Amino acid sequence: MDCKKEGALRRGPWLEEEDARLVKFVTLMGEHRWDSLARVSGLKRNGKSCRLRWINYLNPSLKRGPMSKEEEIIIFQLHALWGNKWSKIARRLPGRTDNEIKNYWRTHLRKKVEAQNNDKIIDWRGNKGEEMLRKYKESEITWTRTTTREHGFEETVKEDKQINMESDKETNGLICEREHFGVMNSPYENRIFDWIFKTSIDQSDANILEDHSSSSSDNSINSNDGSWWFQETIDFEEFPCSLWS
DNA sequence: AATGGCCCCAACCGCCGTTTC
DNA sequence: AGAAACGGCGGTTGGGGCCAT
Repeated sequence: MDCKKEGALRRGPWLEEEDARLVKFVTLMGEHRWDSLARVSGLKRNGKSCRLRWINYLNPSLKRGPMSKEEEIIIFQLHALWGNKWSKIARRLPGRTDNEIKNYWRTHLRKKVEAQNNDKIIDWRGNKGEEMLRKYKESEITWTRTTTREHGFEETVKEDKQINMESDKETNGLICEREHFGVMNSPYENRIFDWIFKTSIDQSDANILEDHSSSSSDNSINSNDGSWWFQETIDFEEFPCSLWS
């Protein structure tokens, strides 16, 4: 691609000088037009690489250090709801990037989920593992109870999770159940389900779970259950999670 | 001390949607 | 309206560090 034309483009780990130069030019030019920024700055990197370096490493708003228990819980639960929607999950966690969350999930949480499921991935297609679901539900409720009020969603979380857990088997259909087992969707499946979701629901605050049901005609989850989890806010800064303040 | 295996994470890749011209 | 450029996303990889043997 660009590399062919600009054979001197660097790859691999960033040097300190490159970081310093990138920070300088992002400060000057802002966080957009990455290709031109890369060109103007004289960095031998493509725009994408610059953007990624900034977003995942240099951005001063990034939080450093290990994930807190609370963050872990949030990731765990949001992943159970949304699957591998890392950027979406990242928007709920200030100072954390999608890449970081993705890595964290792969190296930490996934193991926990699998361990919880008796060290085996459940074949959701075979629709087995009733007892696994029950176990997961139990542990899920425990998790929600540890969520602190500090985040401002303790009560709703607890209620919603219970409501959803009770109803997911019959209302949520395969995708939710699979995700609760920690089983990934393929990108194609995700897109198809996203599409179905978008076309079947015209309000952004619709409940995410009900659309996955093939028989969701009238057994949808109560719309006034206050399930903020399922409401993808347009602007995440509006999200009343105090982690962002 | 050497080394092989595993873990972690930064960086890259390919695809797709959006914006710009 | 359509092509090109840009930006964002999720998946994957490579290499450094750690640890057990």
